[in-house]
Amino acid sequence: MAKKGINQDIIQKTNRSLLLKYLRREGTCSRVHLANLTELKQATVTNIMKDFIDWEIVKEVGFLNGNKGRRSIGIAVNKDMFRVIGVRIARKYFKVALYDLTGELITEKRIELENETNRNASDIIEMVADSIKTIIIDNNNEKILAIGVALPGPFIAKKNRIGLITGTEGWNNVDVRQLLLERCGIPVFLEHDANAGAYAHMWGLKDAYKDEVLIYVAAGQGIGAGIIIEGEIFRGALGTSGEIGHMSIDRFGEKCACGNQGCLEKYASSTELVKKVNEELNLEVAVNFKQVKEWIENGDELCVNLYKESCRNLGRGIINLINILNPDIIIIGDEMTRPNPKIMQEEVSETVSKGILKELWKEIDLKVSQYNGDSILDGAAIMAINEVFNNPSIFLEKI
Amino acid sequence: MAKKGINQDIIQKTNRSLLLKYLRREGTCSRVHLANLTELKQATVTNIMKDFIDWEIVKEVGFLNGNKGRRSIGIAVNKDMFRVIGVRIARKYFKVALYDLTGELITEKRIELENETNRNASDIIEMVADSIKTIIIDNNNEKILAIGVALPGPFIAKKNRIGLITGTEGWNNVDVRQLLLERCGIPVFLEHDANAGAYAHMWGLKDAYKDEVLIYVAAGQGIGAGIIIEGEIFRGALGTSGEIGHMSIDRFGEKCACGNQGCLEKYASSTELVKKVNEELNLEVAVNFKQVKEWIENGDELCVNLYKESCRNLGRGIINLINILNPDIIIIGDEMTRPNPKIMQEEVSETVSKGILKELWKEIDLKVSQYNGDSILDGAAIMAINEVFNNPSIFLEKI
DNA sequence: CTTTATTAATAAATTCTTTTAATATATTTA
DNA sequence: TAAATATATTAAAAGAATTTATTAATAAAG
Repeated sequence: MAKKGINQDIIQKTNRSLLLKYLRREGTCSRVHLANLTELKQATVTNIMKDFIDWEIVKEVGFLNGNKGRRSIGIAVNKDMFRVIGVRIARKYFKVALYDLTGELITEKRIELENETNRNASDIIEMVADSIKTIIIDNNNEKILAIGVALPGPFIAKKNRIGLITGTEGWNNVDVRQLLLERCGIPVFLEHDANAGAYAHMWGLKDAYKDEVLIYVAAGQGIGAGIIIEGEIFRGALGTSGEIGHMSIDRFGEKCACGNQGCLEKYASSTELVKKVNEELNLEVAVNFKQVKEWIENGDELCVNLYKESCRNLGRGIINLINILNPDIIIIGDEMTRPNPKIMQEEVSETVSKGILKELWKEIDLKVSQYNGDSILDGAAIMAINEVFNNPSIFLEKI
Repeated sequence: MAKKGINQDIIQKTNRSLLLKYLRREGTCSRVHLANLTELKQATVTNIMKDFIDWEIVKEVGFLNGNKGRRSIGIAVNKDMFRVIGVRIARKYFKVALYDLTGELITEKRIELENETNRNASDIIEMVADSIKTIIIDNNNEKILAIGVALPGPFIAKKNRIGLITGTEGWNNVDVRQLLLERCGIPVFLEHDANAGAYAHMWGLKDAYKDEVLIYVAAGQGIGAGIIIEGEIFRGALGTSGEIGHMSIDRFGEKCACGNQGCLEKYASSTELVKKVNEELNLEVAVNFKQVKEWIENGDELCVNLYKESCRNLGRGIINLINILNPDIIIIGDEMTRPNPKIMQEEVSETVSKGILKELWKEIDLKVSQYNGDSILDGAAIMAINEVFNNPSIFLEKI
């Protein structure tokens, strides 16, 4: 979008968003504490919290024990007053889940799409909408403020129209937001899946928000990255940033459908790992990732070696990311970390530490995700919550 | 830096910076015109311009012809009221130049460092300071508001302390800003050279500032990139973003001093091009880039072919940049574009167009710089001007 | 030549922020 | 109990953009 003059709305939006992040992470704390964390003045915190309390999304919860002086009044997100829905649409399944306002998962449903190959995008969206309605009814028609949806990419995100441009057929230029909005009548927010994962990880960090650049690398069937700069998702010109799966690490490498050759996906995705295992074994019936994962877990030499190689290749991609973006934190997640996170951590660290300047390696925080749950699904919901706290109009009508 | 709450200062700083960018680009225009360009209200423009005019950095310049209605009052940057100094420190020379407040070059001096290999950083800074003093005296002691300095990288920029960490010896952890400030007594602003180049190019664009992401690729003896996001330089965690020269495009490629292998610099820098030419010719006395450039200009087949290969390799690096950052604009500049910009444009475009998704290629603006002058030197000065417009305290003391 | 519509710039009042400073409140400690 | 300390709130202030109204200048229409 055009870079235009800015006004006061942006101040408050930023400060509200920041206060929410801290308040949720702290669980229960005092206003003064929030003021210290955000470097806002106490009065500012009081003002914003007064709004939040009016809107019933924050509440006071008794007193906190202090050492000296007046006791603090504990405040916390009023997590059970409203709900949000998180949706993750993947290539072979989708999930719909209910969350409280702190981003805590309440209930989750997963629907397989393996046998639905003849369905087009709007059919699937219909299924998603039905699941949403069901989950709402099953939970006593609780008040839902928003729906956050995570989608696989790459996609063009301009003008709120999301068109998947590779992978699944029939998703080109589909206006997912509009279709879901029509069917559910609740505000819908879309996000690229890796971005959602990155956002969830940022929330989960112990001392988050102090970092300028966080990258979440989703290494699964494909490889994508979510890039967060100063607490905000970085999307690039068309919303396709973070397509690191199609970054080349080998100029003489294998051709890829994207036109490039030597794409990282060809060397570090689970799809390719499984392919290589099958090539080596040459069995009658090809094995799948689940099987390969088991073999790696059991220490099968061939599989472990191929896995290690994939990890090292991923490391080579991460070296490039570091040189270009100089992030504070890189978190590796998704399918490829699951067979053996320890090996992944070791191989990637080994590769990266050798491939970048010592001064950079000393400062960077590179780790395999230890996220408990589905960060992409959670991230979709969390982004919706963030929108809610910033756009009171969304739910003011509902009160 | 920590992500903290924000306040009104940021609003005005942003709006001032934006108005400056547009006003300088328009040359002379009306307040209404600026209001339209920035989407600020007329009254806001009037207010900010009133300040600028008070501080004598903007002036009214008669009337403009309109079609109907009241004539506009022309306003323009009061370019000759003050001056700024731009400095570019390169590995084998440095330049010091005087600029007016629109960023127009007035006079420039270049000092070679080829025979100064025994000098350390502070000696060189001493030389720079002397040149600055001389240029000021030679120009009737005009009022200098600030000094902008562009330096080669990579460097750690935290805490204003710039330490060059590769290349030239003796530059580790040198506080260039402080040293220059002590010697000149004028505010000093530092920037990585590729970032300065990017900034100058942004200023030079005809319809600039509407783009979210601009990347300037400085392909010279080394290869660096300046990344601009929403009109601001993106520096990353430590200030080393844009080190694309050490992005690997060949996982089996040649070892590099940085620890990585297959670094882009080994395939697309002028240093390597010259090396390859020398390897092929195996002459008694090795040729330098100037000679190679001449041969390319004259269409020597060997040199042209090697040059084309370098361009294609650069294209492969740019493909990676696009996949990761999804920029609106990429501008290629510096030494490597000079032998034959047309070939560079063709080879890079050819390579990139084949290596990214059609949907992305359609939207991206990829071009060889046609910048007239030294964008890195200019950029250093321009950034200083930007600081001046945002920090009136800098020069208010001088009035 | 006068009127009208149009455009530009400014001024005053308004609104919406955060911040400052003062005040009230509550708790510990001496 | 008094003093010190810490938290929270309130009212006023400060600073920003915006809205509304006003003044001014010009071209076009009649």
